[in-house]
Amino acid sequence: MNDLISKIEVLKTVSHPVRVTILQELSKGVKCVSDMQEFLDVSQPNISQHLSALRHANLIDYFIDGRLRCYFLKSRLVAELLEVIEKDYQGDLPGPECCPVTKKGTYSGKHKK
Amino acid sequence: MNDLISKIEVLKTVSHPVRVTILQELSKGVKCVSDMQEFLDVSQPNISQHLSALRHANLIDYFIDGRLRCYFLKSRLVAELLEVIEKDYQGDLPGPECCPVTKKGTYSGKHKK
DNA sequence: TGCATATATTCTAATATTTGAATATATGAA
DNA sequence: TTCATATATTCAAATATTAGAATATATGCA
Repeated sequence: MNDLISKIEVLKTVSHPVRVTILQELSKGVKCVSDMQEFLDVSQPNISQHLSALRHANLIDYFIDGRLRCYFLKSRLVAELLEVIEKDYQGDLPGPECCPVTKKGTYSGKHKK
Repeated sequence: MNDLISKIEVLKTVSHPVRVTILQELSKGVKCVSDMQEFLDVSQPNISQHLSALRHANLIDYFIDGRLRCYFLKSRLVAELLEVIEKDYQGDLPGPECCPVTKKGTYSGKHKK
């Protein structure tokens, strides 16, 4: 599960507002589904579908406490992704030295005729 | 562009094998499209479509050198995402102390009756 | 046992993404 | 100018994702 393709699958699974929110909350601690209904503004079946996607992607797991399903975060990669998207970013990367952005310049790579 | 929704859009745009590969190469330096044809196993128009998506998402930009379009990486968020997916990850996060994984246990959150 | 609570599953319609095919544009060189 | 090279755009078909509706399951409690 350390190959690039698997990691891109993880990215893809994470890339949804509801799922990011779930994962963010789980990164703070165990939550059961009815807790999630409090901070998510979508239907219970829909939450369940997203949880199912996250489970199948092996990003979360749960234990059972009576009729509660207590979910928690499992993936280290996801934990790091969350940290990255929670930071804030000022401005763009510096452009290449050779030339100004979206203007003419001289290509610094080698190129066949 | 620092709100969560915009960042999730970035995640989504990045989450494609061809686009990740393009971005990884650009993170190493400027590349023109015909350079990309060497490491990508897809058609030229398809590369162009992915570049267009990355441009519209404001993740890359380019300068023009004669008939070459020289692309470079622009987004700090993407640069950090790439670092995260390039690392490798051993094992899962430790489960919650209260109870074993996918087994019964007692929920540590508060829950209404 | 029967009921209410907590959660999951299945199906479907709407929508979005992806790719290939065809074609267009722009530039440098002959 | 004309041609070849480098790259982009448009369209359509195939496929995937998403959300809602309806329904199912499992558990604790009366």
